[in-house]
Amino acid sequence: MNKEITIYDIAKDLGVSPTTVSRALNDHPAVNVKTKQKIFDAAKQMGYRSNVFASNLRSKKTNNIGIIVPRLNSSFQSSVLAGMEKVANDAGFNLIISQSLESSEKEKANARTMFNSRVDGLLVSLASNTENVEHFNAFLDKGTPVLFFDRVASNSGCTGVVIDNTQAAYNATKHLIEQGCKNIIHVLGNTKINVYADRLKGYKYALMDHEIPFNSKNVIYSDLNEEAGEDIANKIINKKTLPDGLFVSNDACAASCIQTLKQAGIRIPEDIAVVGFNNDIISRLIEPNLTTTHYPGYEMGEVAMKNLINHLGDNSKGVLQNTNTITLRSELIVRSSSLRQKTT
Amino acid sequence: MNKEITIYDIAKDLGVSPTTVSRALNDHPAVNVKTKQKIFDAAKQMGYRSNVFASNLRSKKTNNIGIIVPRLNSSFQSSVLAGMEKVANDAGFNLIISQSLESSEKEKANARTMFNSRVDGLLVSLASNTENVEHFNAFLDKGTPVLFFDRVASNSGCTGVVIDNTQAAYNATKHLIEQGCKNIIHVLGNTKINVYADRLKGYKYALMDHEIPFNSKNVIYSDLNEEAGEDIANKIINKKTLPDGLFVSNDACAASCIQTLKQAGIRIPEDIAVVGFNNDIISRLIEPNLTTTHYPGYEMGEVAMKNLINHLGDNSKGVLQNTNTITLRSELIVRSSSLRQKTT
DNA sequence: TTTTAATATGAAATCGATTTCATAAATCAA
DNA sequence: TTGATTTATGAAATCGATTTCATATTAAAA
Repeated sequence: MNKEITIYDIAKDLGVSPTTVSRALNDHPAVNVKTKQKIFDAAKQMGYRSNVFASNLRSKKTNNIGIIVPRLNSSFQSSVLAGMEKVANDAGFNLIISQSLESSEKEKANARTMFNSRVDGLLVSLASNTENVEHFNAFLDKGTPVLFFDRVASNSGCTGVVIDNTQAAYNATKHLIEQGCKNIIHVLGNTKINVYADRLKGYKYALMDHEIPFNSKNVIYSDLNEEAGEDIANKIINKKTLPDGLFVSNDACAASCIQTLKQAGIRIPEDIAVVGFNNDIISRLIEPNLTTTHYPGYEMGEVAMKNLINHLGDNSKGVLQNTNTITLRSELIVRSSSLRQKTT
Repeated sequence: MNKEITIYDIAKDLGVSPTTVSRALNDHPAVNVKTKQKIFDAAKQMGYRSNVFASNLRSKKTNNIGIIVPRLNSSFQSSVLAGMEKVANDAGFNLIISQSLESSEKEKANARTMFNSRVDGLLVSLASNTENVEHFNAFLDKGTPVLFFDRVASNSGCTGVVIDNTQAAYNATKHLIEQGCKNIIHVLGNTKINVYADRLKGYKYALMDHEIPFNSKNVIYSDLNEEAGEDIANKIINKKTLPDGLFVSNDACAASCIQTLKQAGIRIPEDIAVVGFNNDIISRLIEPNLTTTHYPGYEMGEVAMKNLINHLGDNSKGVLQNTNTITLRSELIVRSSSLRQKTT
C-alpha cells in the first residue's frame, strides 16, 4: 500500500510551487506550456491521481449527479438511465443512483442522502405516492438544480422532461375508436402521478370527441405489473358486457392480460382490440403483436441529463433557467393486436 | 444561498470545542451523554449537515461503491442493480454506476474514473471483449476490494458471484435430450466470457453423457439481442436438416427466434423444442411459454453487495478474504416450448 | 528609455472534518 | 490521604487541493 502522490510531491520533485502544479493539472492558461508539459509528464510518471475530496472541499463542486428512480429493474427506467449515463460520462460527471421503490418515505431518505453527498444536480422520477415535493426544497434553497423526468411535479417550478401523455393516450384511444371500438376499458396506475392522470384525460377527451359517453366503470386502476395483468383480464371476463377495446398503460401488463384473455377463448383483436404503452421489447414478441406508444426512454435520459448539465455551468443563470417543460415526441405504433380493418 | 453550518459554528454556539462536536456527532463513547444530546439538538436546530468531503479527505473513506456493468438497459442487469442498491442503501453506501457498453476500452476508462473517485470497493461485470483484468490492479494495489459478478475473471484472485453455468446448460441440454431431441443447436455469446464458455461446456457434457456426437456446426455465436433472433431463426430454417432442439442463451433472443420460426410454419415444440435462459418476464408471455433457467439477478446483486461490504470493514482481513467464488442456485423451469411428452 | 501591460510563478490562507496528544476533573484502590 | 485510573474535553496538526494576493519577469507601447 504505497503512499499517494500529491501535488506537493510533484512540486518538490520539479522545484516549482504546488500552486503551479495545481494550475498546470487544471490546464490553467497562466502556466507556461513547457512547465505544463513537464508537470504532466512528472504526474504521469509518478502515478499521481487527483484527490477529489480535497478538490471538492475547496472548490465546492462534486461532479456528482444524483438520480432517484422509482425502480431500477424496469425496462423503461433502465433505458432512461442508460441515456443519462452516456451523457454524464461523456461530460465527466459521476452518477449516484438510488431507487425509491415507489415509497415516498424512501424517496425522502434518498433525497437527504443525495443532499448530504452534495450532488451538483438531481434528476428525479417521482414515487407513485409522493404528494408533494417539499423534500427537494433544500436543494433549491442551495441553488442546486433539480430536474424531473417522466413522473414530474406539476407545481414545482423545476424543469420537467416528459412526453405528451394526454395526446398519446388520446391517439391510442382514437385509434381504437377508429377500429370500431365503442366500449373501451382503460387500465392505468395511480393518478397522483401526472403520467396516468394525463393519460386518463386523453382517454376521456378522445371519447368525448367521438361522442362516446365516459363510463367510470371502464377505468381500472392497477399496479400495472405482470401479475396484475391476469387480475385485470379476469375482471374483464367477468363483466356483464364484454368490452370491445382495451387500452393498458403498460406493455408487460397488456401482454399478460392478452395471454389470460386468449386462454379464456377471447380473440384479439376481433373480440377485444388491445393497445399497450411503452414499446417494450415484449410488444414485438407477443402474439398478436401489440399496438403501443413508443416512449423514448433513452432519449429522455439524454435530454434530461444534457439539460441538467447545462443548468450547472454558471453561464446558465440566464434564460435557460426558464425552461419549464421539455416535451419529447412519442408515437403510436399500430400492430395487429388492434388492427381490425386493414385500411389505414 | 445561506451559508453552510459547520462543526465550528456549533462549537462556538455551545461553548465547546470542535473536537467534541465532531466526536459527539460520530457517537464517540468518550463524550458525555448530556453534552452529546446538547450537540445533537443544536446540530438539528441549526440545520447542520456533515461535509462528506472534509470527512473523506481526512478519514480516507468515501462510502461510495463503484459498479461497472456492460449495459444498464438490460433486464437482468437492472435486477442485479436493484438488489445491490437495496443492500448498499441500507448499509449507508452510495452507488456510483457506469456502463461499459461491452467495450473493454470504456471499461478501462470507467475503472480509472472510479479509481480517481476513490470508491471504497468495486463491483464489476465484464465487457464481452475484455481479455484481461489488469486495469483493476490499481485497486488491488491500494487494497480496494474488487468483486466480479455474473461475468467474472477466471484468473484474477478476486471473489466472483456466479451461477453454475455449466450445470445449468447441462440441465437444459439434458432436458431437451430427454424430450427426444437428437440434433440440438446451441446459441450463445462470445466465449471470452465465462458465462458462455461454461454453458458451451455444459452443452457438450450433456451430449457426451448421452452419446450424442458434438457437432461444431450446431453452435451459433450471436449478440443475443432481439434482432439477432430473427437471423438465427433464418440460419436454422436454411439448414439442410432441421434441428429438433434449440437452446438459446437468452430469453429475449429465444423469443424472437421462436416468433420467426413460427412464421415459417415450424411448430414449437413438436418440430423444434426450445429452451431459453434467464427467466425474463418475456418467457412467461410468449407462446408457447418458454422453458428457461431461472437466473437470480436480484439475489445475485444482494449477495455480491453484502459480500463486498463485508470485505470493507477492517474486521475482515482474515478468512473472509479467501472466498473465491460464490455460486448461487439456478433452476431449470420447464414450460411448454420444450415439453413433448407430458410425463416428467 | 521609460511606462504599461501581459505573462508566469509562489506564499500562505482556506475548505471542514478527524485525529493525535495533552490535560483537567472525577472516581477508585490502597 | 495519596497515587492510579477512568472520564471528558480541548489545542493544534492534518488531509490535499484551490484560490487570493503579491511579485518577478518579459514584452509591448509611448
